Amino acid sequence: MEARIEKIKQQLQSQAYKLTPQRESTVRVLLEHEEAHLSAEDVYMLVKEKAPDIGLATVYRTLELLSELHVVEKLNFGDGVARYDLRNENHRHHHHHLICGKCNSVEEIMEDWLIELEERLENEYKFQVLDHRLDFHGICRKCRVEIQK
Amino acid sequence: MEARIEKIKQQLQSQAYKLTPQRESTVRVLLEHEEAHLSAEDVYMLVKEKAPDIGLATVYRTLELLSELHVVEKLNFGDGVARYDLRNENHRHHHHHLICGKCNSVEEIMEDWLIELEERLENEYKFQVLDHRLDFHGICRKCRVEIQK
DNA sequence: ACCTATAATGGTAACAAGTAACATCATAAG
DNA sequence: CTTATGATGTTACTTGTTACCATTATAGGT
Repeated sequence: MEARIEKIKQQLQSQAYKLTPQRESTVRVLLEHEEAHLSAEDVYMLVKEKAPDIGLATVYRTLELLSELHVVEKLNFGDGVARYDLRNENHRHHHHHLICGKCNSVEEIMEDWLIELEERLENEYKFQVLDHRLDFHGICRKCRVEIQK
Repeated sequence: MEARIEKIKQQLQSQAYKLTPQRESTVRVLLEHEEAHLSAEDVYMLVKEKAPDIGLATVYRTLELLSELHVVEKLNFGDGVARYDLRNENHRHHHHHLICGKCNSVEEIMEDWLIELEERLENEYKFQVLDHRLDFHGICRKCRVEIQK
């Protein structure tokens, strides 16, 4: 935990940004809720518990900053709210989502299946891939079992 | 053109919806701007040219309706605006996007590269895929040439 | 230590996309 | 020709996010 905070601190400082108490509280919330796909509002509520004086705008600014530094990934599942995920080592930016239309759960697939495709894009389309996003919409295992009952 | 309108009319009627003049104008705009990834506001402006009396809410309602009937596909590129694409035969729902971070252009790739992956999801994860979404973010050929200058 | 420039913050107003409410108009069935 | 229902246009509203601005914290230079 502390090691990861330290690392993020260095990432910030390398771009001349400071790890202020507010930013640290925000990062801690993200660390404590990995894989949770928190919205900005969610993060705000959680940070408020520890640092009640923080302002909503600061949370938005921090998330935006961390997003630019690629510390978090800003996701959008089409429901009108941006969600923010920490990018750790195992779980870089290359993962995919299984979004269930019944229960709205989001499962993550950690493998990166698109390496070959990205090479093809470079060669055939001359498109330089910086990032990608792959979401599958459908029905998850649990809901399929439910339906069969 | 007229044939496609007729087909959409039947799709609507099969669910007891009518192809009102406003809906027809909206569909015509979509037909005339295929591949354009229009936002609701874009559609509204374009429909206004032909049918100045149409209301914004009607356009939203129509796009929503067409989306439910799978006549159009509602897309979200993460910029906070929903975009609407007609689904024609060639161009079902399986296509991918190359989104350029410099010029914000969106190119489409018509091939479906994910058939094998969807089979793996069915088998290994027991996830029933109904739809998917694959976007690549990066720098397009044109902008790469610009940068080299 | 003391200025001073700059960064960061909190509160709030503003914004924009989308939705809900509601009165009016159109239409199809009896 | 009436009546129930569908569809529309206007407008007010909601919600996520950003812009603004006065205040506070911080780091360097003297």
